[in-house]
Amino acid sequence: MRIATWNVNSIRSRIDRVTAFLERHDIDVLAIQETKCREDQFPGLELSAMGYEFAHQGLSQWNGVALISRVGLEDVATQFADDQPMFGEPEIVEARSIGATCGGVRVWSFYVPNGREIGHPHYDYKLLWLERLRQASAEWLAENPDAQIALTGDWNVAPQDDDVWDMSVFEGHTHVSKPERDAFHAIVDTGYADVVRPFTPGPGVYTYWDYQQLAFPKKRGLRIDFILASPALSTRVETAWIDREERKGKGASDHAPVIIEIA
DNA sequence: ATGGTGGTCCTACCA
Repeated sequence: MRIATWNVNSIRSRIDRVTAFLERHDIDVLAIQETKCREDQFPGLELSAMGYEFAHQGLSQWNGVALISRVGLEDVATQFADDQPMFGEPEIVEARSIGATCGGVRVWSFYVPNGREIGHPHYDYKLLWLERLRQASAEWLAENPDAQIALTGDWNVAPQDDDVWDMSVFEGHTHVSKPERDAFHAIVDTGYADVVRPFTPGPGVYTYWDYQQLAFPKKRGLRIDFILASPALSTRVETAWIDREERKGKGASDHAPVIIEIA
């Protein structure tokens, strides 16, 4: 079974690339982020025609997450916890998480808040969001240590210096600060392993390249998209890769898909 | 190649 995660940066402008990606890599479950549309705008017909079910959480033109599966899609949840942090005016639980059981694996699609600037309210929101996610994901494992769980998505954190094209450029910026990295590693320490990194060692291996300043051809990227797997799921991972080709050409998302193959 | 972002919606905001 193949599970992938991809920040598509608008599903409506990228639906043809999404369907081509599903075919090209023979994907069973795809978690997407930044759909940037409401429920009624989601282009589901193309997916249904290919034999995929989908569940989408989209409240406005911002954020938005979805799961696309051809191996079942059960027990859909649009929050990882009852006390999921809120943001905005008025405050709402934004469309940043959706989970479902697909082919026996509990798959989550997360779009972690960006943080904007260190000290910005959005930065505090980001840290709180990751801490709540750590609590929730720890509880899932406490309930069932053998649970098959995949925490996937755009984490908006580059956990290691190797995950950044030039650390000096990111001094004092979000994505690399110690509190953000600590929050990410706290989830790993709970028992969820980065199952992609062993198959895609750095340095110079990224999942995101800014649209500006020719970042992609200049190899100026970040590794911020991850698949974290529970212990029982980790042992099933046979290989993993980043589809860097998907970042090429006209009409690409600024993120590349990340894929795992499990036994 | 001597340039230089792209998505939302239409005016800034977000990344």
